[in-house]
Amino acid sequence: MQGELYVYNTLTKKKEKFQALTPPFVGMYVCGPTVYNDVHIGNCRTFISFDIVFRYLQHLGYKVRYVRNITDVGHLENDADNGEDKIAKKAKLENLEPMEIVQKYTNGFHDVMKAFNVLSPSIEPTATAHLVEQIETTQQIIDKGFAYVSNGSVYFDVEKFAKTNHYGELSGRKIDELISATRENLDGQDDKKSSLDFALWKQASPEHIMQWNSPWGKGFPGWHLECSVMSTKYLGEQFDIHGGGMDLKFPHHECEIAQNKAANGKEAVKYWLHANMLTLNGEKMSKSTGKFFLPSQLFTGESEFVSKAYSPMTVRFFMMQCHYASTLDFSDEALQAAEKGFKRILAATALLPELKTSENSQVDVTELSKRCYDSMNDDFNTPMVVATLFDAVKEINLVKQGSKTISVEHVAVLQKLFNDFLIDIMGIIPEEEKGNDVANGLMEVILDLRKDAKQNKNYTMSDKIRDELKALNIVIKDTKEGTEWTYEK
RNA sequence: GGUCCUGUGGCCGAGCGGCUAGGCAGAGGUCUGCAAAACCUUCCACAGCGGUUCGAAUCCGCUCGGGACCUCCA
Repeated sequence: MQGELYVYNTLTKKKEKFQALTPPFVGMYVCGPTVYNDVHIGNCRTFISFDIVFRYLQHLGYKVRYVRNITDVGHLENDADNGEDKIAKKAKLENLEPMEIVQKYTNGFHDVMKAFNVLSPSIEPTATAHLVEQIETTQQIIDKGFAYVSNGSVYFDVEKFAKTNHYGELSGRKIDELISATRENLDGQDDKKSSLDFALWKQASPEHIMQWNSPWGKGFPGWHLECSVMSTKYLGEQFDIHGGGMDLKFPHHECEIAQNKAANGKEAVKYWLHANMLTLNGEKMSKSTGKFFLPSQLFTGESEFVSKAYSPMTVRFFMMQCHYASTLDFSDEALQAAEKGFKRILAATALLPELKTSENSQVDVTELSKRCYDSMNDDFNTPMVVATLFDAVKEINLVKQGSKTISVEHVAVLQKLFNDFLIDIMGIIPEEEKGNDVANGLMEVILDLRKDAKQNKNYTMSDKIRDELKALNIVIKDTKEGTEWTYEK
């Protein structure tokens, strides 16, 4: 039933059959956030995408060690020698200790992840907790001859590395073109032999507040290094999956590949997976351009981009309707459409336990299950899973209105289908919006009064009750079985 | 400028050689006191021009849009 999983490997640009290096174990590393300010919805998309990968691999029975780092040092504003560390800069700005910044935004990140029902990774290492390892790896790369010390900093020698290795393989870049393209702008990079070179270790100026001792003097690690070091430490020199946002392909992931290869001579990663960008009016959401918005703005509806509040699960469902490797455009209209569809799915699943069953079943539940697995196996194609779930919704409704029959066994299969794919794999928890006991009791009284009014053909009264409840966001539906009510925000 | 991705109906978004994607919106209908919901039916597509093929949204070429990366970004 489950079939074979195929994943699109951005290194080979092909869909490949997924074969774990050492089954049933899978090692997966995903580049986490730099915690110098709030994560935006675009950031969230990447982590939700890899949450699906994590969940599905586990569903298939793999024992996954999922490492997702927190970058808390070394991420510079730009590549120049005087480039400021993002966290140090923010610390100055907010007048806080750098580690306070780190803590503050790490907490915020975790809160958002929790709201989106993103599972915690197995290990969430930070760069500052792995300085010793980063210094060791830097030394290792120097010893292998692929890095050089210059004025208290250590740089990776890209051109030398490229003579014996394929630098640019992941991002499709050619070393000669890179050299000629960047030769002109060498401003402020005097310590480097080539502008292509990147820092493994950076000398800290005296006023720099984040600095540590090293064999090369006081400094701090380069951004790319932490991922190489921590993935190696927790997943070994070779592991199965490395993920991250598309925008990290170059230079970050390219540098990671080079570092790993230089340090231990091995290709570390078997499958590279890249999640695509979330766009806003067709353009990439980005912290640096200010074109983004925050999850909290979405949940409260306080943004010029949205007309109302959307729940975290609605947003997650919205993202499931698009493949992770395609860009997804964010708009109020699209969110509204997703919200309506999502409610329809929830309404149908709620009907499931109370469906009238028969001996014969006219619902092809095997086909529905198969389609869900086939879709997930085809590079985690959640939009196709969602489409299949909507087909299941249609079947449920047909049974409900008596146009089709279903057996007890098949109801159980459908129940499992929604549990597996909607809840476990896509991570969407049905949001119960049931009132408390008092509210339920009150509603019972009110609906009873309305029922009396209707029986007496006092429609003025029954409509008044309905209209006034509507004004309180309570929606009433008269069905054959009686009157239902829901509270809608 | 270089490298790469992309252009699907009113909107979002799958499909990637032949078979209805799906959701939302629109129209008609069934049901209903009326609504709502649900279901049924229906409308609206593959940027343009060539080529390959028995057959192309799907492959190839060109043209025209849009975007990403080449500085920091998930």
